[in-house]
Amino acid sequence: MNKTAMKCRPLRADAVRNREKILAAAATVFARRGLDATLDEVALEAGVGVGTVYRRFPDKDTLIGALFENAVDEIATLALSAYEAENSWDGLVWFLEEALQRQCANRGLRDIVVGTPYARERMESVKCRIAPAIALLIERAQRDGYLRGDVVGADFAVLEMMISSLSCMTDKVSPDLWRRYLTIVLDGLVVKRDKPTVLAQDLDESMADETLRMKTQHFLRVP
Amino acid sequence: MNKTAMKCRPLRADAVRNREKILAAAATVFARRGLDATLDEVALEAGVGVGTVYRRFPDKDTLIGALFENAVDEIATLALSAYEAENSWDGLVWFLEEALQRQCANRGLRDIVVGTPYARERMESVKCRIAPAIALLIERAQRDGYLRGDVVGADFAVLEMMISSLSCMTDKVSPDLWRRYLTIVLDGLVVKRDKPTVLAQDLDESMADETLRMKTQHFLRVP
DNA sequence: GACAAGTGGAGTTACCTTCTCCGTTTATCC
DNA sequence: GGATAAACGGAGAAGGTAACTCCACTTGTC
Repeated sequence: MNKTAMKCRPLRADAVRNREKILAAAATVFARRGLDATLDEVALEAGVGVGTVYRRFPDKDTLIGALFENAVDEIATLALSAYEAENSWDGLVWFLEEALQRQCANRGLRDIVVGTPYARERMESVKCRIAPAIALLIERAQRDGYLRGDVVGADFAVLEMMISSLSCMTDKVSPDLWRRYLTIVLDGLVVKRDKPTVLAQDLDESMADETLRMKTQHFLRVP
Repeated sequence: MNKTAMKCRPLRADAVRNREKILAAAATVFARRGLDATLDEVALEAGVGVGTVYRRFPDKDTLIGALFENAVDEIATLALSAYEAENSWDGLVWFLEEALQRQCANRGLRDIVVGTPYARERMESVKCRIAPAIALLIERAQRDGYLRGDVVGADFAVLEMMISSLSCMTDKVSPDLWRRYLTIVLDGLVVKRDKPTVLAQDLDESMADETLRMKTQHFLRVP
């Protein structure tokens, strides 16, 4: 009697296309400008009217939810994957780098993780899943003698916020600058070291002394 | 003929009192809430009407200027004083701690240093004075073998922004938490060390493991 | 006690964001 | 190819915030 189309007929073909355009545009706009971005901006980017956006997604919150459901989960998963690494320090570094990379490249994601108005409860559940995973990473790295003994799980969350909010200030000018300060922080966390701290994507060239001097000074507009 | 009262007669006594009240209130309000605070809030704190605030200071910008002229200079001066320290590393640490303490305790000052809308040009001149002073500090600390060789002046400005923006997130819950992350950063910057990095005001007790765990977790609202 | 100086705070202006409404366009089905 | 309901666009309503003004009233001063 009732097919799978319980809720009346399916979307018209053009409506489906527009829905995709809206999601893609929203991803772009929120990544670039954070959750403050207007749905008018999303509509513009998508090349549709605001009305169309609001017909597909009843409000801004729903759209944000649809977009970031996965991205946030993904970060929680990273912490678990990091535990697979043979070397516990490498696992920790890898986790921080991966998590930060996502947050620094996506201001909307950062807003959620840091807890801007729109987010809050959205993070609660993730925190609960992520916290134990990080605790494991820390415990192992401390047992292996890599990580300072006085570090606790919440420190990592704080350090992540710290670096991603830094990146918010610098990313217009130099989107990779945060990596430099992550290495400095890591050097402050490590006890013994087999080899110097090097990020997977540490671009020796672009992080070279002279380039950095230019980038940072450009950022600060120091003459 | 014309006395010193070139610009007509002096302020009435009650007006002078109110001017002082306004300045004091503005200092309190901007320190607590940053430069976003309304002049209505300032008026409320001062116990006067908004109209009174606007008669004394033609616009918000002028009031901010009157308040922060000195505070910003002071930070520039700190860098010079730090050069007086016998030990070059201690000088650097002292400078960072003092500068950050001011920024973290005063959100308005931070807004100016970090470059929120209202500030911008206000900082330009200070940067020019502060940059050479920091360069001297760095050069000496590197010559003495304390400071990593790849660090440049702008790094300090970036690290300062990084930590003070962290403190913006945490200061409601735990106004001293930033100190912990400053020590971590310092440990990431140091090469050799005569003694462990300890801040002048490092409160052993309040920064103890258990207290930190509570503070940080409370900040993050992790169950 | 006259009166300019000073005051308070409701109100004006300007702007911004979220979301709605409706006249017009377009896909779909016969 | 024409009828029809779905979808569209975007002006603008609704609701908010912040900077600043204006004027009837109060107060210090000479």
